Amino acid sequence: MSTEPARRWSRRSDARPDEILDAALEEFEAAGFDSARMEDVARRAGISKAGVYLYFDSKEALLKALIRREITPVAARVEVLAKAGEADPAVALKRISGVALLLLAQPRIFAIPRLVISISQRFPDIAALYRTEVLDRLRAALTGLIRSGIALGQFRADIDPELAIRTIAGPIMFEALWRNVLSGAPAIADPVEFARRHIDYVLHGIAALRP
Amino acid sequence: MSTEPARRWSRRSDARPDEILDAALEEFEAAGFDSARMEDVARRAGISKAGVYLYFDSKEALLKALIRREITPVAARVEVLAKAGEADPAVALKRISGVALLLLAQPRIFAIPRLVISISQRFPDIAALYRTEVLDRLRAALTGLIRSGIALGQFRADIDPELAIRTIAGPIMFEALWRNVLSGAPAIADPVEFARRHIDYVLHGIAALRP
Amino acid sequence: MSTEPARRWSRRSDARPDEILDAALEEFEAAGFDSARMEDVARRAGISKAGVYLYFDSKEALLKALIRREITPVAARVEVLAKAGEADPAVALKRISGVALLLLAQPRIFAIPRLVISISQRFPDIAALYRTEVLDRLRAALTGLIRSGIALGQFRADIDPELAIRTIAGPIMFEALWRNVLSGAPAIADPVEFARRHIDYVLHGIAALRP
Amino acid sequence: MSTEPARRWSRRSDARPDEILDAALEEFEAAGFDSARMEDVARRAGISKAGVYLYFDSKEALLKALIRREITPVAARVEVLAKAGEADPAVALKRISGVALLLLAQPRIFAIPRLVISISQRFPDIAALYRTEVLDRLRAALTGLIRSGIALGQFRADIDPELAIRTIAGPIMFEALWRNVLSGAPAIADPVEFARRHIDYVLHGIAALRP
DNA sequence: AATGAATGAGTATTCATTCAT
DNA sequence: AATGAATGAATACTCATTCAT
Repeated sequence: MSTEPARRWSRRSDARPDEILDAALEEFEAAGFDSARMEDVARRAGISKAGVYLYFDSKEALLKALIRREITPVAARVEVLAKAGEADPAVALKRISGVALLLLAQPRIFAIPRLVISISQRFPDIAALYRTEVLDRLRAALTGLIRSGIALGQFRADIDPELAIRTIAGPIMFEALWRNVLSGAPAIADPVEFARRHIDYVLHGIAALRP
Repeated sequence: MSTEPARRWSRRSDARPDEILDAALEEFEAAGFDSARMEDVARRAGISKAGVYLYFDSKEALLKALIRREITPVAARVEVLAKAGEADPAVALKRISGVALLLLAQPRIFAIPRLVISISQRFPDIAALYRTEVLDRLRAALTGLIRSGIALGQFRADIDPELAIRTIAGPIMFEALWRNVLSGAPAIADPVEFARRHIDYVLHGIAALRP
Repeated sequence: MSTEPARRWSRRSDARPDEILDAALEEFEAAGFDSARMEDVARRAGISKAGVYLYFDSKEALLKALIRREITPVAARVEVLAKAGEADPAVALKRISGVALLLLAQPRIFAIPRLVISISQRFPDIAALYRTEVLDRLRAALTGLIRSGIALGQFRADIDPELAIRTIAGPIMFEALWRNVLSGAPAIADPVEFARRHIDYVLHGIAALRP
Repeated sequence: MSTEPARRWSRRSDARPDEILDAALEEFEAAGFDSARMEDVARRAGISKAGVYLYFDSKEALLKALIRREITPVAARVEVLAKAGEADPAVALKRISGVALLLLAQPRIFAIPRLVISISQRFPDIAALYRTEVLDRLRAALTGLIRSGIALGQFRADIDPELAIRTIAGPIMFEALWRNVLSGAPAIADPVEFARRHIDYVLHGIAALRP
C-alpha cells in the first residue's frame, strides 16, 4: 500500500513507545502501579528491561505518559457526542450513558480511572491532569447539555446542572466499579439496556407521583 | 473505677491491635497499600517494627484485618436506618444519602473503598469480603426499602429495585470520588443539602414533564 | 577483665560502624571509591549488604564517615609534636618528617589522601573537610614551628613560613606518592634516614656555597 | 593552502581520535574515570556513542590512549630544558621549576597525574607506563643536572642526587596538589615567584647558619 | 510483651558495549 | 565513517520479615 522502501525493522522505533504503553497498561491493570515490575512491562513489550528506559525516564514517567495517552480521546469523544446531541439533550444523555458504560465495563478502559483513584494521593499532578483533561471537559459538555435541555423545555428549570450531571454519571460509574472491582457481584446485564432504564429513572424519577 | 483485677503491665496490650490498625489506616491512606512501609505503620503506632508482627502475621494480614474492622459497622448502620425507615422509605433514602456522603467525604473513611478499589485484582478475597459484608448487605437493605416504597405506593411499580439503588447510591459515590480523588474539583458544598436535592431529582426526575 | 555480664553478641553493635569503616577503607583502597562495591564492603565486614545501610545512609555517606574518622587523629598528632618541639624547631621538623613518611608509606594510610585527591572534584565538601581538618591545622602547626625557629635564630629571618612548609612537606608527600602510586619505582630505603637527609638539605641547602 | 590531495569526505577523520581524547580528558577531569560516562565523552566530542568505539576499543583503552598522548611531550620537554641547562644547573632548576608549576597549576594538565594517582591500583600497567615514560625520564634528566652541578662545584658534593630531586620536585607537586585538590586553600600567588624562592630555599637552606 | 539487629529477596535504574543499517 | 536502537550485566538501595535477647 506504500511505496516507501521497506525499512523492515527500524520502523519499530516509532511504534515502540506505544507498544510499551500498551504493555504498561496491562501490567498496571493486573498488578497495580506499585506492584507492577518494569521487567514485566519490558517483557510484555518484547524488549529488554533497559529498552523501556530508552523511551521513558522512569516508572513514574511511564505512568504519566500512559495516563496522558489514554485520557486524551475520552473527553473529546464525549464533547462530540454532546455537541451532536444538543438538539435533543434527553436522547443524547441516553446515548452517552450507554457508550460510557460500554466503555467503562471493559477492564482495560476502567484501568485508567482505577489507577487515578489509587495513586491520586501520591501523584497529585496526575490527579490534576485527569481533572482538567477529562473531568472538567466532561462537566462542561454535560452541563451544557443540561442547560440546552432546560432551554428547550425538556428539563425542569429549577435543577442545578452541576448536580444533575452527578445524577446521570454517578450510577454509570457505580455500575462500572461494581463490575470491575467486585467480581461476582451481580451486574445488570446489558449496558445499553442499563442506560435506557437508568435515564428513564433520572428523567422521570422513581416516585409514583410528582410532588 | 473499674472492678477488673489489676492487670499490672499489659494494660495497653488489648488496645494495641486497634492502635496498629489506626496507624495502618493512616499510612495506607496516605501512601497506598504497596507504598506504605511497615516501619512507618509501627512508628505511627508508637511501637517497634517487630512489634507489629506480634499482632499481625504479615502486611497483607494487616490490610485484611483493617478492612474487616472498618467494614463491619458500615452495613450494620445502614441496615438499622433502613429498618427504621420502612414506614417512609422516601424520607429514609434521603436520610441515608446524607449520612453516606457525610461519611464518605471524610478521607479516613473513603480510604477503605479506595483501598478495595486499588487492590481488588491482587487480593480477590478482600474484594469478596467487601462485597459480602458491605455491598450485599447494603443492596439487600436498600432494595428492601425500595420494595417497601413500591408496596406503599411511594415509588413507581415498574422500577427495578436493583437498578434504582444504583440511581440512588451512584451519585453519592461519584461525589465522594470527586472530593477525595480530584482535589481542587468543585464539590457541592453541603452533603446534607446535596442529599436533599439529589433525592429530589431521583424521586421526581429532572424532566420537565412526565412521559 | 570486666565484671559486666557477658553480653555475648549484641555488643557487636557498638563495634559495627568501625568494622564497616575498616572494610570500606580496604575496599576503597583496593578498587577506588567508584569501583568498590557495597556488597564487597559488607562481605568484608562480615555482614549482609543491607546491614551496611543500618549504619550508613549511602555509599557517599560511608565515604564521608570514613574520611572523617581517619582524618581526626592526624592533625592532632602533628599539633602535639609541633607543640612539643617548639624548644628546638629544627629537631622537631626532622622528627615530624620521619613520622609523616613512616605513616604515608603505608598503603592503608596513604589511601585517604589518595581518595581525597581522586574525588575532590565530585565531592567538594570532602575536600573542604580535609582542608580544614587536616591541612589548615598542619599549616598552622608547621608555620608556627617555623616562626619559633626564626625567633630562636635557628632559621633565616627572611624566609616565608608558608613557603617553607612546602619545602619541608613537599618531598615527603612526593616520596609517598612515588612509593604508593608507582610501584616498582626506586624508593629511598629507610623513611627515617630519608627524613634525616631531607631535613639536612632543607636546612642547609644543596648549594656548595651560600650566596 | 595545503598541497595534500583532496580527501573528499573523511577530512575530519584523522582529527577525530584527538577530538575524542580531548573530550575524554575533560570528562575524566570533571568526573573521574569511573564516574565519567562514555555517552558524555561522545557528546562532548560531537559524535555518537557508538562513534567512540570506531577509534577506541573500550573505555579502558580510551584512558590508556589519553594518558599516552598526554605523557609523551612532558618528559621530552624537561629533557630539553635539562640538556640546555647543563652549563648552569642552578639556573636551569629554577627555570624548570617555574615551568613545571605553571603547567601543573592548570587543571587540564594536572588531570593526568590525578588520574594516574586514582587508578594506579586498578591499572598497574598505566602506572608503569607513567613511571617509565615520565618519571624515569624526569629522574634521569634531573639527577643528571644535579650531577653536573656537583661537577661544576655549584652543589655540595655530598648530596644524593636521587634525594635532591625530591627536594626540588616535591614542593612543586605539593603546591599543585594544594591548588587543584583543595580549592580554597591559599596558594602562593605567582608560580614563577614561587619557583624563584623555592629554589633559593633548596639551594641555600632555610637555616640561619651553615652547620 | 517488646525490640534492636540483621538479612534475603527483590527492584528500579545505569552504562559500556554491540550491531544492523 | 557513522549512528540509533538495543541489551546484558551490574549495582545501590529497599523492605517485609525473623530472631536472639
